[in-house]
Amino acid sequence: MFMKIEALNKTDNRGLQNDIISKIRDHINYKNLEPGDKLPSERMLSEKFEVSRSAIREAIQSLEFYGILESIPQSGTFVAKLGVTALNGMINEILNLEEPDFKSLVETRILLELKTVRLAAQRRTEEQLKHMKQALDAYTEKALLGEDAVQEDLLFHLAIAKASGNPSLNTLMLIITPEIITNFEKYHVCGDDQTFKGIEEHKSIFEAIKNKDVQKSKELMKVHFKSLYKYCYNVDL
Amino acid sequence: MFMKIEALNKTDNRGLQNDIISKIRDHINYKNLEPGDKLPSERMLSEKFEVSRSAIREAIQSLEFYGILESIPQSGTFVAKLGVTALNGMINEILNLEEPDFKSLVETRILLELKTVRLAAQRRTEEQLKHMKQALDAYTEKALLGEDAVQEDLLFHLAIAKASGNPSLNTLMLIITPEIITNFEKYHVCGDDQTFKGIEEHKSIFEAIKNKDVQKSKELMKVHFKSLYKYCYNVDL
DNA sequence: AAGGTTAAACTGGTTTACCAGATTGGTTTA
DNA sequence: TAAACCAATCTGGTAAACCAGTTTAACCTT
Repeated sequence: MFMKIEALNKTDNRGLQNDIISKIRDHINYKNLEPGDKLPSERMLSEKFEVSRSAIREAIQSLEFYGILESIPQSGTFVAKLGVTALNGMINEILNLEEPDFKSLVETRILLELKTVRLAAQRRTEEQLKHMKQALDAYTEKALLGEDAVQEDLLFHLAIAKASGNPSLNTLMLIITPEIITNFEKYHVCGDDQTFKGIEEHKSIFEAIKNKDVQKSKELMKVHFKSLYKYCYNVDL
Repeated sequence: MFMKIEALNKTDNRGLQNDIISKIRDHINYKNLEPGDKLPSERMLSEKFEVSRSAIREAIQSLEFYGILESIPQSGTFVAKLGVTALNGMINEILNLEEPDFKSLVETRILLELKTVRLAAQRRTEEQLKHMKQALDAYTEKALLGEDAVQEDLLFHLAIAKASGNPSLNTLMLIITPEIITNFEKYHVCGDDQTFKGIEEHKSIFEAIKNKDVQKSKELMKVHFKSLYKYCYNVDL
């Protein structure tokens, strides 16, 4: 499906897959396929491109993830209701996608979280509040023991994203968070001094969401990330 | 040929896949697999869960996309360097993901674009500027002819995202944009009156990025989306 | 008994064969 | 003539066999 920020970059596969994707694009252009038209069958394509049908299927799945193609069982694979221009542009962008670096991930996460926390403060239900409280308690308990609480930290933030009531934002958060976490672990970003400060910050963020104080929740999250960002890069945000 | 591209049978497939994913999660918990540990082979899992190996592979690919698993050829599938807690939390979130609705997509797009335009104004290279100009010209030309220029509109915005110099943001934009576009087409959101206003707005945004006027670029983008949002929902942003 | 060697087994990936439902075009029927 | 029907065909999906590295462990050598 995606694809895929992480799953694509198996350097082995990516070369071949990108090759197939560009060939599919070329075919669509050559045959002047219009939105909604049917692509040749997987068998035909695999013969035409002289690659295995599996490889074709994989490439199609990637393009399905971006909403460019759609496979319908026992019927065929269809190009989305995008025009040829948009389709070409999108495929080219996808083929030229750079691998996200840690800094851009953090930058994106901060952006997303400043939004999710505001939306959560506006829209959170009682049940979502309860869920956030549980995540907060789990985090606090672990942090107070002096143990590494990166995971519980993450889950608290994901609980906020969930409470934002925006499935799209929630999905994007889920996509980038694991990469952030693994990088955190890799570079040992989080220091012990951050842990205790984190407890207070998390608690205050939770309170702001509970009180539906939109502005305050955002400010607190900003502060929360400010110290983190500074710790990572030795520069102010 | 008027084929309907609707994802109906996906529900069936997704149900099975989610079922397998939760079983994998349960297995990891039951066996107390730690970060970096190896999952049973695909054959074992397919036998254990009584599903086809293809289905297992598909589920694993999904989890790979979210960075939770990693398959290594001729070796095995390994759980990411996330702790058990984070892993459980993430999988549960993934299983409970809601399908994004149009409004949440627009909300997310506005958020992302207000950021990409600011970053583009800061970081754009001359080459990226040239790329944006091309997209802008293509849009203007088509819009002036009174034709539907949704695709060219989209490509201009994607060019901005590219110029933001943030691959992560760029990827997220590519993920949500097609869905937005198809919804636009479906609901016929864009009116003709919007087109000519759009030309001026796009041009002024481009100029702001060219002049590296960060604040102005953001303000202009805000206005650009304001009218759009208002048009969509009959409410102010 | 320890270390090196090798072959059998096990792995994810790939190819091949098969399946059930959708499509299609010719035939039948009103 | 046109609508209805039906079987041959074509489709993506699925299952099973096969492949090429990797891992493992038994075996031989020292």
